[in-house]
Amino acid sequence: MTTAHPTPRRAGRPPRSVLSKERITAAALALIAAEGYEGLTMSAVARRLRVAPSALYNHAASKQEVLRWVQDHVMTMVDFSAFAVEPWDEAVRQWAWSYREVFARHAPLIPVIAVLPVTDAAETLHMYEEVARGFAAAGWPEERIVPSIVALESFIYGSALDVAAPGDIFDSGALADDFPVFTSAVRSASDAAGAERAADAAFRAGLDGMIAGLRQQLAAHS
Amino acid sequence: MTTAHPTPRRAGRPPRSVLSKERITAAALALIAAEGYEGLTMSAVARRLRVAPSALYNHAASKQEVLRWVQDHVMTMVDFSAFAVEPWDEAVRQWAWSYREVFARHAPLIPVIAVLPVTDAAETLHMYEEVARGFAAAGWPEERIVPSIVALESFIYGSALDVAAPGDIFDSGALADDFPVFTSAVRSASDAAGAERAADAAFRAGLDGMIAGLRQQLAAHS
DNA sequence: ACCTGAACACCGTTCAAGT
DNA sequence: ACCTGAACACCGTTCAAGT
Repeated sequence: MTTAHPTPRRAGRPPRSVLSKERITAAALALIAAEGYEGLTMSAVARRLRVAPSALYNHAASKQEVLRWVQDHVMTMVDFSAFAVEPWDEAVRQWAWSYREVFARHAPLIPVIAVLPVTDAAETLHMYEEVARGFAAAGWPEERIVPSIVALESFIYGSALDVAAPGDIFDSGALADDFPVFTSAVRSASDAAGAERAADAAFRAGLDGMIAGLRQQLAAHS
Repeated sequence: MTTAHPTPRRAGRPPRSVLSKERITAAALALIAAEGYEGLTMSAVARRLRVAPSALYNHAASKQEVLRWVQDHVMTMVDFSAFAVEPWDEAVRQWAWSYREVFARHAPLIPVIAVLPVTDAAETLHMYEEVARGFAAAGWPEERIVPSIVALESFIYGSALDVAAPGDIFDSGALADDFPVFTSAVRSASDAAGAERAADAAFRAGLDGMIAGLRQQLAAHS
């Protein structure tokens, strides 16, 4: 009695439709891996699934919704495991470096995330739950946890965008003579950085600074 | 002898062409003010200047170049005057708040800036020159100035994106029961924030933290 | 319920033709 | 040198028609 009846969809039975949230998300991720975000069009997703573009709209309300699914999956690539084993400072540091690295490769998602309610994004919520748990265990007063996480995330997102910047982004070119202090500081920083990429040096300085500063706020409160 | 000769363009004589970098930039800014960035299309800019869209391409290589011009102008709205009069901590704080406020209203420029070489962006360089001067005057070692500025900017850009976030961005909805620690922390933070917007509370916490942390790094180096 | 095919209302950009 | 008008190669999305 488990077969042959046409329409009724039962729990546990996969839909016979070729399309689904999962398959669309997987196709989008494969496309991004192969061609980057410029290649992510509704037509390209449809082509990969051997379906007409308009068919996608039976499952996703818009391309924006597909991006939301992609974002929630990308969040699973962020490593927050340190919160379970390391002290707060070190856990934040490891989480933040992982978070930045993942979103540097998915920079076009960053403007999307900013406006994106977390509702129904289960993987994203999973990460927040663990991070919040880590903060609480380290003695943070409950009402300071979310603002601190948001501040760290803002820094991480901004830094992820910065990774995409060309190495000579601060080359003042023909106008160098008009801005001597800045021009000299740029050269001095790039000399000092050595092999380390400029974006990495800035991220390290900012992250260490913010962690120290937040810890100081925590100490002042207790 | 100053008239009537057809083609040769002399210094100090404005081109008789209706189009120029300045007029295109002004039209783009007016359009953004009136309709936001969704309204900023090459066609709309052309319409405002009573010209065919293709005419713009005699002056700008691409829409991306127009955005670069807009970005450089928007930078003039950032108030960095405090570096000339206030101590370093306070100057950074005032500059950062102004910077974030300006780019919160121009959020679509943020992904553009990240990849944008500063070459030929005179106004942007002007700001960097004054900020770098302020850092140097406060005793920062030259090679630490640029990484610190970049770190602050990354935080500012990420926070500017966060301003656009809806107030209920952290509403975990139907999944709230699965993520109790985070859900409770979100409520606790919004209760504590009172009238202050969540984004402002996070920015204040992060900025104060980063300033304190950077100052600590500075003290350790001297 | 879900898919196809055609169409719509846009984009940014190119280019021959004019002056 | 600079502008027009037409065209190109796309977008995301809608919708009637089929099964």
